[in-house]
Formats: sequence, structure tokens, C-alpha cells
Amino acid sequence: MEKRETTALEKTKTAGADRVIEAEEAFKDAAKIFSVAELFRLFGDPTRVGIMTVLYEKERCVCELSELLGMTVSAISHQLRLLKQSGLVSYRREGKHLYYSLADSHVSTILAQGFEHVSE
Amino acid sequence: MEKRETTALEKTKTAGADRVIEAEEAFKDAAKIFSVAELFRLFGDPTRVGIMTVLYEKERCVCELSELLGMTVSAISHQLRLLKQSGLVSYRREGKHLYYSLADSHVSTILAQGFEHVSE
DNA sequence: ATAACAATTGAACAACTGTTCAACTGTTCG
DNA sequence: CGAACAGTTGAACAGTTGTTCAATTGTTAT
Repeated sequence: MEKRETTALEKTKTAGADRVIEAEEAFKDAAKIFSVAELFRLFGDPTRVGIMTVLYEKERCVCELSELLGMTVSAISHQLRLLKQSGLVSYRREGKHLYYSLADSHVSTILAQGFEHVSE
Repeated sequence: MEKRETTALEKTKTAGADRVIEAEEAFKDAAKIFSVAELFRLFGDPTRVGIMTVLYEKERCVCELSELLGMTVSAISHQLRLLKQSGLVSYRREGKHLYYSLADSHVSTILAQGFEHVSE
């Protein structure tokens, strides 16, 4: 995968006055491809999809997610960390409980699109 | 991840006359979650996103994809096999060349949504 | 037929991923 | 305080993934 940068670089060899601009564009494109892949990678695991599907309806604390998905609190928490780090979910504390929810409507939209696709 | 089926099963313990229907729904939901994750998993790799991004513009043969993405023909071919198996790309032969293209507009839509999200 | 090019395939390997387990932090309430 | 509950964290482990390399198939043209 390291060669994509090389490819972006190779575009700088194009003849013309706006070589630099082309190079910047190529780098931006390459960077975007990685970002897009990274975004979808987070949607690419059943546990995380399960979590986000549950949160689609309403916010939930970790122990609720754990029970609803039939997985350990630890497993859920590890996945929530990834989703949190990428800004796909947010949370608020209420006493002992941390209530998680989908970060924005974009996340819901992507998730819905996925369900739509698999439902043909 | 095997426990999700168990969870689906657990819903069959709900009291009521339509226990069976609920069970079927739960199983369908569980199955859909796996399908959605599987779909997004294919969008979750930079090589595959790169391929689909190139194909978004127009159809390309393997050697063109190889050159445009700066990767070996073999690496591209391996990833195309996955995309082909999942019905995300299709292809036609023209002489020695196999021209690949995105399978349907749904694939383009999901891809575009990804780019839209990372562009804020 | 055979040479040349396009692409696929399988085995091997390193890198990564997700779950488990145990130890830990943070909060509430007696 | 200290017990109980909610959640996080890190190490460890098995399973999966993506690329490489070499061998192979398929097509065209000489």
C-alpha cells in the first residue's frame, strides 16, 4: 500500500506549468482514499455495526449494549473506543453510566445506506 | 461474534403469541448486521477504495488499474476477485484485456458518501 | 506451434484485528 | 471509609488480511 504515495509523486513528472498543483491534488486524492477506507473499515465489523445499529434507535449505556448484543462489556468497550476515536459516536455521563449515541446524522446515513444495499 | 445468534435466540423467550415471528425477525436482523458489516469491510481497504475510485470515472483493465494505483497486477487482481465475488464490480473481455467497472449505481453512491463524509 | 502479453491463482509470510482475561479507574451510596 | 457497580485498559492469543512471488491460464499475432 505504500506505493500509492509513489504514484501520487509520479504525477509530478507530468509536463506543464502547473506541476506543483497537480502534485498537491494527487496527494490530496491519495490521502482521501486512505481516509475513506479508514472510515468504511470502522463500519466493516459486525460488532461495531451492531453497536451503531442499536444506537441508531436511541442512546444506550455500555451495559445495555452488552446485553442487547450478547457480548462482554469489555469487548463492547474496546469497540466503542475505536468508534469514539474516529468521531463516529459521542457519549455523556449520567451517574455511573456512560450513554453513547451516534455522533451525527452522517453516520446514520451511511449505516442506513448499508442496510438498504443488503436489502436489495 | 458467535454470541449474536444466541442473542437473537434469546428474543424467542419473549412472552406472547407471536414468539416465532419475533425469532425470525431477530435472526433476520442478526443476519443483516453481518451482511452490512461484510459490505463495508470491502470498502474498508485503501487498495479496493482506490480501485473503485478509479472505476467511478470509467471502466479500466487490470493493467491500467495497476499503473494508475502503482501496484502490481497480482495485488490488483486479488482485490478485484473479492470485489467481483461480492458483486461490487463486473467485467467484460475485449481481446487480451478484461475491463472492470462498478457493478451498479449503489456502489457509486456508497463510495461517494464516503468521500463526502471525509470532506466534512 | 510458439512467442508475447494480460490476467488469475495458490502458497507463504508478515502485519493487523477482535476477543478474552485480569487489573484498574471512576462514581454512588451506605 | 469501603463495598458495589459501571466502564476502561493492556497484554496475550488466535484468527484474518493483504502483498509478494512463482507458476499457470487465456488470448492474440507471427
